[in-house]
Amino acid sequence: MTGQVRTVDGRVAGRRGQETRQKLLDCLREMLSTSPYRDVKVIDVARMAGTSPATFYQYFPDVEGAVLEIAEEMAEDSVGLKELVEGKSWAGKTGFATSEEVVDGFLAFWRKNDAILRVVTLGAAEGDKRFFKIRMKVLNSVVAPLTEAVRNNQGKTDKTVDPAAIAGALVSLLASAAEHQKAFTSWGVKVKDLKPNLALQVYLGVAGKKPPK
Amino acid sequence: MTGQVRTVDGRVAGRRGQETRQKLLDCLREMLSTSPYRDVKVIDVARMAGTSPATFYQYFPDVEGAVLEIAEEMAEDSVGLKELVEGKSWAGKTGFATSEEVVDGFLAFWRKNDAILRVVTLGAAEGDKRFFKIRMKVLNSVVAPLTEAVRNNQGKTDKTVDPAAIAGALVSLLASAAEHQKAFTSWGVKVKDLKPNLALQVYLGVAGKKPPK
DNA sequence: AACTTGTCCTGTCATGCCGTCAGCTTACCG
DNA sequence: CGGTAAGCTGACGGCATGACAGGACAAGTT
Repeated sequence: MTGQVRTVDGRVAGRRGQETRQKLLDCLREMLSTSPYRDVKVIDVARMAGTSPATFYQYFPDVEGAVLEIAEEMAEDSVGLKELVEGKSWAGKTGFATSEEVVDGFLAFWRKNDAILRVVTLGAAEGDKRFFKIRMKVLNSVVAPLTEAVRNNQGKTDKTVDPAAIAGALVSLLASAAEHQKAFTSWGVKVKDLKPNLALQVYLGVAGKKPPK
Repeated sequence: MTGQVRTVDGRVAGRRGQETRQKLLDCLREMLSTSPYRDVKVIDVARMAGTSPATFYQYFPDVEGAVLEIAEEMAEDSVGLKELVEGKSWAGKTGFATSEEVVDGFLAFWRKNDAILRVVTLGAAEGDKRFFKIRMKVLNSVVAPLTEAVRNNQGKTDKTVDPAAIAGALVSLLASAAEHQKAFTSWGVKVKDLKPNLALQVYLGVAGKKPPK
């Protein structure tokens, strides 16, 4: 399927090698969530994994290369987010419940992977195609089905709105809110109130009208 | 006012020193917009400025310290964004025009400072208080007056919406759209269509109803 | 013009991380 | 038990960091 795991110099990795490799990835993950990306050093990751820097370079070209690995794994996970939207009803109260579940699921996913997503977001913003692609995969798992939902609801009544633009904007908003939740609390929005408010925005965007009380 | 400019070791900088300092900041700015943040090195900045690394360390503790300087300057600039919203009308067609101007002005500002804002965004997401504060200053210059606008329009008719949450969400969306404009084009949203769509969202959020055709 | 003073810059150095390689150790297999 | 490939690391040259002391420079003083 994905081909064999290979070292930088072309050897195929066996059981033990894969374990080491994985340990390095795990430690890098940990490292990313505790120190600024700029300060993550190969030597620290290696030390934490109880191995030497030379070993790190056997499996990854550099820190960025290893980060991409982690990011790709996460992007693979993200396809599960599709199910938050696909085949769900947007009518009346059920619709609002759908909206709440989308917000909840998306925020939870982002929170769980916040460290790696920060780096992906940075890389994408800096114009790195590999990171951009990964970020799109994550966002698309929600944007794609959500675009359909918009098209099937308010989209057909109002020709002036672009379903893709609406869906994209909503998911961008969710991503931003997840990454910078503290900003909202600093604006006086209670943590408990954030999700309902986001859910409201999503419902409004999809259904084109206020939810039933 | 802001006190005298001082070197790291406490000397006050004179005319020549300030020039060198400024040149270093300019080169750092340039550097940030051409290479990934992680790869920006003191030695490169110094070389570009036609001076030595030691000189850089006379004026800044490290790269981050210099970046903060640039960011603070930009945050100072950002207060001008207030005028995009303050005292503007949100009624009917004029209201939609206001909305368009907000979007336009905000995107232009972000675009102009995108390199430094990327780093600020990263720092804030990583939990660095200094970057967080700077980011809030920039966003607040729009969020604060926009919150008022929301309160004065749809806020008074519908008690369930939190004006701060709406305004914060809208500005978060604008920031996200500015930083990742390419994502929208990849969703099939034409560059020309992005601004009108964002303006629509802003108008909807503030006025609570669709704009007049 | 020589001197003084304080600013400004850089050569140099110790330290530490990067990235590579040769070579040693370990595991597996016939 | 010997061969073979995988796995790991010590060691090394190279480069960035960050500190310091001393030299260059500008501007005023005598």
